[in-house]
Amino acid sequence: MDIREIAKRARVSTATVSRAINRVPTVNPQLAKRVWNVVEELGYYPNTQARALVSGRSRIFGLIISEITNPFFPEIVQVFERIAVQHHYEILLTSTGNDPKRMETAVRRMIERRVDGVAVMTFGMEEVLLEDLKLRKVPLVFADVGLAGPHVSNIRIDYLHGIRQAVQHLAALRHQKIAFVSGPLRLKSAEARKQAFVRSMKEIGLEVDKNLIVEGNHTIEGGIAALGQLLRGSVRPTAVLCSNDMTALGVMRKSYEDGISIPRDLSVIGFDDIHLAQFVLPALTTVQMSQAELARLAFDALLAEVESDTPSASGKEYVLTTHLVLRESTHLVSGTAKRPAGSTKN
Amino acid sequence: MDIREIAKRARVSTATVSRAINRVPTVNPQLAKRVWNVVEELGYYPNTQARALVSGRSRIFGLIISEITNPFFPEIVQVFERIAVQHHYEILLTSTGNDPKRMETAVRRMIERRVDGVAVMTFGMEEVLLEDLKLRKVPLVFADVGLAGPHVSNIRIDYLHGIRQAVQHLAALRHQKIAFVSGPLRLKSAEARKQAFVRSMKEIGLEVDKNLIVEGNHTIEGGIAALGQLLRGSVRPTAVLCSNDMTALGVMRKSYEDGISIPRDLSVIGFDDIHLAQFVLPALTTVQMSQAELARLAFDALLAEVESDTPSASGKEYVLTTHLVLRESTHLVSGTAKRPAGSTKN
DNA sequence: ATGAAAGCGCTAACAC
DNA sequence: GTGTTAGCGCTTTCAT
Repeated sequence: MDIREIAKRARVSTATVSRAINRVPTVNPQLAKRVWNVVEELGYYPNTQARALVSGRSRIFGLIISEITNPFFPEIVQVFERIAVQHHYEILLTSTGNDPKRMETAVRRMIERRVDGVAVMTFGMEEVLLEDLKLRKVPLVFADVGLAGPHVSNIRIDYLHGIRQAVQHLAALRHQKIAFVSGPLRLKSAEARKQAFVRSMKEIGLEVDKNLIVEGNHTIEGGIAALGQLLRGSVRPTAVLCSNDMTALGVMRKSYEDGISIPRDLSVIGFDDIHLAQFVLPALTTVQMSQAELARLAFDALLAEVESDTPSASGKEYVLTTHLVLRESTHLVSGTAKRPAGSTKN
Repeated sequence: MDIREIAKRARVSTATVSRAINRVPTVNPQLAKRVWNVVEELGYYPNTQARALVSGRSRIFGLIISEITNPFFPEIVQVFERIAVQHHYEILLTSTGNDPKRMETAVRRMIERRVDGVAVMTFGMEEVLLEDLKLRKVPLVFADVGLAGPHVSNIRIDYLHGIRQAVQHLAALRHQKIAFVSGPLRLKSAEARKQAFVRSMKEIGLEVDKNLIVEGNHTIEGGIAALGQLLRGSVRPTAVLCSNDMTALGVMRKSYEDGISIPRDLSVIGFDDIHLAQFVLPALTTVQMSQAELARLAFDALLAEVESDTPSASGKEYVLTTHLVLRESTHLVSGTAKRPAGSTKN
């Protein structure tokens, strides 16, 4: 069943069918009606591939994320998809696991399917691999990486704002031995969060102890390992700030295993504010970076670029800010004084 | 840059380019080499839409899931995607939130994009809405719903096996007041899990108290509400079996808020075994339903259907079994005896 | 083994 | 306002 079939049955030309379906205003309402009747009756749906072929627009946006099993990302995917569908776009999703190989594959897939734009939500992974896309002038939007340029927009994330709030919150609770568990430092975003931490500490005259900064990998397992490392160190932190919520969950888990009570013995702050954060035990105090807003900004940036007439419009720069949300996982450091000596395993 | 461009530069016809690219064995290696050189040099990627148009195959599989923000599903998506890419397929993902409206939209999108098959991982939601797909003879694979038929395969899930293990485990721990928090009962799978619970209880002569069966909605919030309802009831359960892990997390959260200690005061068992389950506090004992295996079965079923030559092959029936994995969230019921009266808020 | 050409389903000139 | 037709980029007969 194709457009010719519809044309025949509605006793009009294929051009008229096309116009009717695309709601071209000049078409006679009578005919349009006739066309739509046949369309409904036969359950006809235009072939998107044919449309794409002739129009040169696939109405597909690529969405590259780090890791779909990190709950931060599904929330992005969800709102990105919702908005995309509203605009009659589909999304080509790919989760790279921060693996350059898979990133390359992803780029190839995007090009083969002729996506109209790509949102790169990997927070700083190997933009070099995206050269191919740039070459083909595919509109791009990055979270948190590099500058905007021709066809490429950038969502700058204000890490400092939220992280400064977190550090000051901890300081207000009289913490001084504050540890930081970073993400994989080859990610620009992980490095940026760490810098924001260091700066926030120095601003208020708190010592930044190198031994209290350890590298995680944005997974629960990484958080567990990181706290293990911290606990083996000579100086024992009273608070831990984490580069993302999954890391914080790992820290919480490891504390539990070692009989360290949160927040009494150790304050923990996460980063991202995944939905789950409010339900863990204790509820996680964390720095929010709105997934919904991020997704919306990314989609809007792409759409703006696609619909812009001025061909060489250089992409825009957007800003997403972060802020602390207080819950149950932090506590006055003096609380440790109440802990009977030897109540933990080390 | 298109196939003609390649043909010109390699001094062959477009047909030869097409053959070379598709590795048709009869083509002269010399020419093939020449073609590939040009292809590499120019970074040429065939246009998938054009291919799809002429071949009648889009190499896209639809994947319909309930809720991408439920961690159970990202794990399915991840392996489904991985396998799909290996087979040069893309995936059209849609998360319906169990909303019939969005299910309808999803079906329309799938048809418009001419997907080669659809995996329906919604566990029992409104198959009626998929009639349109069936009509068009699009291969379908369901988890846990209905029978296999022409072009439709089914992955039957053996809920009873795992749930029986869970109930017997609880019984062995001397629990008798065992509550069950179901999923939304309009989902066939939720109903099936509940039935498996009831049957498992009866099998071993345990009383099934209607007041101890409450309906949740497979979310954390639902779990919180469900335990609230249970706690308000006249008979107090010593163990709760949940229809999925998110519900169990809600039950754990609510227990925490009300000062009920898990597992000492209340044993909790989940269902699904999401990755997170092993890391929550305490680690969740749960019934595993392998996401990886489910995704693989679904993909294989679709692929088998697509590649089958016999046009009216009636789909196959697959089975996925479930089993209990023991962790930290259950305890001997006698533990409650040690709980000082009034140590909880009610 | 290779090439010429038809045609997949649709849109957009262009002609009327 | 509507119809005729070329052509989007590719695959695949059908000749040679």
